[in-house]
Amino acid sequence: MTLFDENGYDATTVDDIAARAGVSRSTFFRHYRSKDDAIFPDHDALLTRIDARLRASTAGTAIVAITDAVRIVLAHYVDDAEVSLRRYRLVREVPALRDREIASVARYQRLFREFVGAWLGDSPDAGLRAELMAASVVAAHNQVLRGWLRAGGTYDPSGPLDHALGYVIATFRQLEQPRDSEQVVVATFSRSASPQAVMAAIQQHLDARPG
Amino acid sequence: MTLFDENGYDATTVDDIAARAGVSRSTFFRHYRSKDDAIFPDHDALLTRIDARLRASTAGTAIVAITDAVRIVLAHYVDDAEVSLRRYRLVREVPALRDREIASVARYQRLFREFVGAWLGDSPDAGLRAELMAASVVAAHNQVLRGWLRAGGTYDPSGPLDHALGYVIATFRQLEQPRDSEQVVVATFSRSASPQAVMAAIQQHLDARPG
DNA sequence: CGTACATCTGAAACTGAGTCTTATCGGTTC
DNA sequence: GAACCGATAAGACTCAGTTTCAGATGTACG
Repeated sequence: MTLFDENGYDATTVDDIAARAGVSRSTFFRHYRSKDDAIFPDHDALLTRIDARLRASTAGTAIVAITDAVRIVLAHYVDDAEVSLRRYRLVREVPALRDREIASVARYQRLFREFVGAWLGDSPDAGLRAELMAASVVAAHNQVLRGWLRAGGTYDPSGPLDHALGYVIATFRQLEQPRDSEQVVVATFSRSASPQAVMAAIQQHLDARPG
Repeated sequence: MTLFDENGYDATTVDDIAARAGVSRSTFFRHYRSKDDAIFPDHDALLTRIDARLRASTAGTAIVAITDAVRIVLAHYVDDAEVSLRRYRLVREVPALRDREIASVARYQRLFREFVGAWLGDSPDAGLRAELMAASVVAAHNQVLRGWLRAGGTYDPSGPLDHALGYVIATFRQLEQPRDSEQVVVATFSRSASPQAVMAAIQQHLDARPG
């Protein structure tokens, strides 16, 4: 990282890195698959954790699992704020790294898509909905993460994340359920009923609605 | 493409390609920025077209612009079905190309995000909503395109695309408007009013709602 | 017709990432 | 002490991508 900051990413060779680390080039490549891999060393492990978290859930707890999984990813960045910020500044500058990061994000999205797809089963449009939900969940995470990184990691992004995820979940939940406008409620009351009694009756009816 | 099919992507060197094309290595690199670029030669041009289409729109016609733009992209694949299918089979096999494609898609998503962001202005959650809409639009396109490619390009994907985009638009439109349950309509009628008159009055009220 | 200029092309050297092969060192087991 | 195993090192090798120089082709102008 220090070398990259000093000389730029492209101008820093693997030999330079190895020399600074006091090891040989061979050893560098035994530890990291590639030059970029040294910058994103733990994506694989995190991906495995996310996969495990999702697999540990059943259809009934799908939303909790998704929320949890996204929280895990964000926490992973926040827990290492210093590294995350440094990497963010670097990735923003170097197109090759940006592409690499995007490819990583796509792998998370794929996990979510497969999970949601299995969750939705063979309901109509399941494929489309799985794709959309996965994309939305990942996009929500990225939006919150980017905001936090741009601000220099100066606040706790848990609130914004929950807000964003709530937004996503509301979006899809809403779509799954018929709009209230498609329901018709007809109520009749005695003319002599008190306003309180009318309100109580209406409230009771609303509370009894499914969903 | 033929060489890639015969020997695999990695095993085919740029020298091989140049030799087969009857040009020198230099000439190859003058035409294509890189080896992958020979497989995705017109992404840049398409990206420019999409950008132009979006810029040509105003806030009032944003949804039409987005729909149009996505249709342009899909049409670009469908018009060259043979090439698209061949490339699809190749990209599916070679991780490096998959990553490259994902990075390209991210560029479209970025265009949409900026456009939607400008469209939404500084309304609350504009950043989040722009991110989500862009991700959803791109995801919808990809889902339709992948289905078409997997089926060997044997049908016209316009219908599925419109369906998917309709789903996306409905999702967000719904979210933009307050749910009917949050509106309270209190109506009083003369006891002597006919059912028809009551219905007409209600209908008139519903029609007058904003949105 | 000849000259100046721009564009396209080719040849070849060069850098650097990533692979692979071989050798050495340190520690462990029997 | 011998056999073995993991980590490291050294160095050759392939190939993508860059750069530099040189030749070829076409074009405008005097």
